[in-house]
Amino acid sequence: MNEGVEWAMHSCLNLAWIGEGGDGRDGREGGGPRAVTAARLAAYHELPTAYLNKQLQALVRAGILSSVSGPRGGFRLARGLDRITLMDVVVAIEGPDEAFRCTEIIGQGPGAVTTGRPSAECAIAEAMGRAELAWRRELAARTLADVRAQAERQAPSAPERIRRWFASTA
Amino acid sequence: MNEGVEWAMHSCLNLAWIGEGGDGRDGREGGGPRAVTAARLAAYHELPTAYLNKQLQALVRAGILSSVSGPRGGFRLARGLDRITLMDVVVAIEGPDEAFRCTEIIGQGPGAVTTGRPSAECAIAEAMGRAELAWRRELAARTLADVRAQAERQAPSAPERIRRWFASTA
DNA sequence: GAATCACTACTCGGATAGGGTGTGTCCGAGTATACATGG
DNA sequence: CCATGTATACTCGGACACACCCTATCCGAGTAGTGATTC
Repeated sequence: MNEGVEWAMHSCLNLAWIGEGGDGRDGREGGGPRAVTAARLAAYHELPTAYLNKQLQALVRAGILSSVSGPRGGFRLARGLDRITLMDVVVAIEGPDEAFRCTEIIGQGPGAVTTGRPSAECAIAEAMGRAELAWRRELAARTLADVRAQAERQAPSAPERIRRWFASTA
Repeated sequence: MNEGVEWAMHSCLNLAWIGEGGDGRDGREGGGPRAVTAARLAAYHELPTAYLNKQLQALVRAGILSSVSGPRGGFRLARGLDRITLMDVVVAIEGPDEAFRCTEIIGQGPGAVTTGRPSAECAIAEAMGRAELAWRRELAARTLADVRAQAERQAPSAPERIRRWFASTA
């Protein structure tokens, strides 16, 4: 799996924590002055700046983030964390294609069955699809808000620490 | 996902159907004379022979198939389909690594937390791992015997047709 | 003093190279068969 | 006729190229701020 998924999720969480900072804005839409640049988000985890920028662009295309160019520009959450599922992020980065793609080999070669809709007869694709559906359901059921709550439960000091770091070195 | 997974599963099912053929052997261990070559398994679905051979080797290493070299050689099921889960095949081909690997970026950079076991604190990795676990559970719960039963339910004529084809053109 | 305008600096956005993992192919190691040979 | 040894053909097994996608990077488009200029 593309590791940009992990970066994107961390960045979204960081954006949420930063957005709750001093000015009272919550980091969501509405012209809040605190748009965070890709460079700072990358610096926090020592990631390649330009590449993270590319991933964030994908999130913008998916409507998860909103971006603004120019000075004072950067990225902002387009909606609350409770409206962003892990599935949304994965689809935004990895694309909508499912991992197991049935190449319909059952419909090729001497053993071909020409009676329409061959995919419906492929029990293998059906079983693999069922497993992947379970994976997708699990991801779609969990929002970034849930993950954030879990993270704060495990490390209550993290939000304040992150806010501090992003506030300093302005 | 590696598409060799699909090939491997189809080949296993074909081996099982062929094994139940005329001589009364069930295709499992025990010196049954009907070992099927990679070339014939590949020809049935018009797949590249050498590459399918490579995948079948992986199944042998995983103990799913048993191989025999030389004339009259080929591949045979090492155990019954009811003892082969979809997870076994996936692991044999794809390897045991999980798709989402946590690169521990939370432990890098200025925001690093040096209090031991950082992975335990990564709520993202925990959530992704939970989803992947659901996927693995689903695959581990379904055996190739289940898939075969489903396939025969959808296309009752398939086993006989496959047996015929592999018996002919000897 | 206030408004206007050009300039500058900064950020995203998409287009452009490099590396690693699948994808596909090839030739050698090993063996059961068939045959020639000798008893 | 039967046993033995040898040659042979066939199959798996691992080593060798090719291609595609992920990774990483760079430069251009667009914009908010800044300062000078003018009324």
